[in-house]
Amino acid sequence: MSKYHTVLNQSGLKATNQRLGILEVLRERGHSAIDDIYQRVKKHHPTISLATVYKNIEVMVERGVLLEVPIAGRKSQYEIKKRDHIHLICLECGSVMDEMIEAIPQERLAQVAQRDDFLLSSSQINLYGICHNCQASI
Amino acid sequence: MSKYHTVLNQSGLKATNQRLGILEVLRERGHSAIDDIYQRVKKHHPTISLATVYKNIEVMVERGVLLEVPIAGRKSQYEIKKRDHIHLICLECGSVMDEMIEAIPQERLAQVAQRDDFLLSSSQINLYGICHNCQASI
DNA sequence: ATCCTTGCAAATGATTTGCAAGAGT
DNA sequence: ACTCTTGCAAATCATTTGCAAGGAT
Repeated sequence: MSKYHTVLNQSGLKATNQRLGILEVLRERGHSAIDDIYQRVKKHHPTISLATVYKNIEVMVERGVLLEVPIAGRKSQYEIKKRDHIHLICLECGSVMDEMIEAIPQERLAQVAQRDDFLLSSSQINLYGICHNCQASI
Repeated sequence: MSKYHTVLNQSGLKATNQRLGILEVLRERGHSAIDDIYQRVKKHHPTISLATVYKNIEVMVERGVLLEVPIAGRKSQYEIKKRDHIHLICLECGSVMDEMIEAIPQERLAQVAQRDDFLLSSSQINLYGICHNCQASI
């Protein structure tokens, strides 16, 4: 019984090969857009349909297994939900890197929200720029 | 010669009524998705086409007149570019509020980027939760 | 055994494109 | 005058839906 098998069942979802395939791709890749996930899962599950990928991404986001990372000027990427972190998004190659969020105290964000009597539920920080690799190659 | 007329010309764009209409809607509303902009501009410019709105949003984002605000689970919204700020996004009604960014020191963000040798160009902070109005009405 | 999930194909929705006519500089 | 921009209609691309067959619990 794999780790993701358990995660899915605990979220009220059946652990189908298609779902496990999507999670395995995201574990390997870190972040991917829907069509990229589809292309990669197909290598192991040639019969999976794009509609199935859409349906599963949707339900897994709903249940909190996955997180959507919306990105300016591109399609959203998806990742397995883990503890909060910052995204460094390369404007050149589109790659997404994670960085731990401790640098930004959560209390600060909570204070900002309180100013407007806003009930904070989650936060999302994206930094846009040029990654190490692309700086070298431009 | 209106303020936006000048902004457009300085960005190398002709100040057409359609563009001024879009900017006027965004000035009034703060943030809007494309179809919402279209519906509102149409009131003053009944002949404007949706394709024109798309083309203009695209070129004005390219030239830095507008900023795209990508939002998890919804369509992107657009706003007139002003100094950096945080977005408070209501999960209930979809409204977007601005808050000044001083609460989050830019140096902190720069430090995080430096850890990965990432050349920072801009940042985007979204806080998701329930706005004051919706807290009252649920 | 039951209910959830899949894959297909069709439907819908969103965005982009090409081009002749019109508007801004 | 020149060039950029518009509006239209068509093309393309992205996403959703309905449903019968198959799979997980």
